Amino acid sequence: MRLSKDKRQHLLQETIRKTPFVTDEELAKKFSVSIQTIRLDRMELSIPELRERIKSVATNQWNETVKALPIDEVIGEIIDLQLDERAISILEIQPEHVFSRNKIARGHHLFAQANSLAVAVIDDELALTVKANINFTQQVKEKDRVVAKAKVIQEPNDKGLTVVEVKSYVNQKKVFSGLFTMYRSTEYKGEN
Amino acid sequence: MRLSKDKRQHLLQETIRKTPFVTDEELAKKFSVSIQTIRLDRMELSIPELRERIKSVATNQWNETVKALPIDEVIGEIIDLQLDERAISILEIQPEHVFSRNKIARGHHLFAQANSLAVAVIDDELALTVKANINFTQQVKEKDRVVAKAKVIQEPNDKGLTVVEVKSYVNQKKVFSGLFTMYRSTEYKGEN
DNA sequence: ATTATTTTTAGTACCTAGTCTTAACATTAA
DNA sequence: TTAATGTTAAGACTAGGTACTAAAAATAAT
Repeated sequence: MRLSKDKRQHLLQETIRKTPFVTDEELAKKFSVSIQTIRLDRMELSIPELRERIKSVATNQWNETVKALPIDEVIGEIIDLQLDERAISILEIQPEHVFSRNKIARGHHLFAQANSLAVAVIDDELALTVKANINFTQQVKEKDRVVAKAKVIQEPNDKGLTVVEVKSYVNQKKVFSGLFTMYRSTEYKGEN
Repeated sequence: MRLSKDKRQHLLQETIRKTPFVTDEELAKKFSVSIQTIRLDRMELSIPELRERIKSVATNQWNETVKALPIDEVIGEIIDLQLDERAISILEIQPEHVFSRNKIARGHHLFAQANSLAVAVIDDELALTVKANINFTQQVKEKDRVVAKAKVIQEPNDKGLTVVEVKSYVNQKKVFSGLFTMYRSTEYKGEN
């Protein structure tokens, strides 16, 4: 049974909204009208052609993935920070953090979170990692929320070195630990 | 100046990975070759045509097709690889790798390069970092080319653990060194 | 230097999924 | 019946390709 123009156009709009990758030919068959009718309908409804629709879907998603590229100064979100004492950050493991094969987080992301937290906790303009001793104690999977806790465990000495201990957890289970020896540019003099 | 076929194809792949919406015509102009050459290149590299690329971006399959070829799996460019023996990669420090204040490379990028090289040198489907002992011996600045050299220094034992030593250099000067204890899924049996 | 091989360019026919235009029908309403 | 609206068809054109054949140009091998 053939639909009225009104109903057909309404359904057409709905169909394309739901399945934007449908061709005019498929729509023509679906509504038992000619391709030309579908094209007139699209024109009246200002619905772009298939390729344009695909492209717009692609660019929307592309923009999002491209936007997600710039690297932050701190990996993960800092939720607590007591300069020269302790700091906590949370990193939620996203698809881009894991091996595609097995969804296990790549080690350097855990390291990056811990390292940047160690940098952040140092109350200095310039803090650099000199040495690190780290352990990956458990695999971290996609969607895990990694809580990294940094603790300054040694008062800065005259050489400008500070030791920061970072332990990372997923659901209270330790997944990573590291001892970071940090260099600070200006020696610690207790000023602000 | 015209590039060699090798370099052109390498750059082509990189260009399409970065800007998948580029047409053959634009690529032909960019590399000063004919459209046919671009098409032969794409064929040899198994890169699908523009519309298929757009479609795959739209359906979010892009990561599986071209983007995540070998490039994103390894930080830096691998220039030598002898499985279970040694590997070398080069990472050029870009603005996104450095602290904005002082243009010094953030430690985790050097770690990422070394760690992913350690993963790559292991001849196994699944290689994970269990432990790492690392040293940052010199500051690395923007535009530095960091050459990381990995060496498997211990034959895999029955626990599925392998130790990889990675040393990174800028202009022959050591900037980073690390000892990575790697876990491999299947025990090494000397086959193949 | 002269083959041989690889690489590049050119040209043709064909494809999809459209566009835009004109024209012929079909259906419905006054 | 005529006019308006709706539908279908036909033709010419487009982008961005594929697939194939063939020739020219550059490079390597003997």
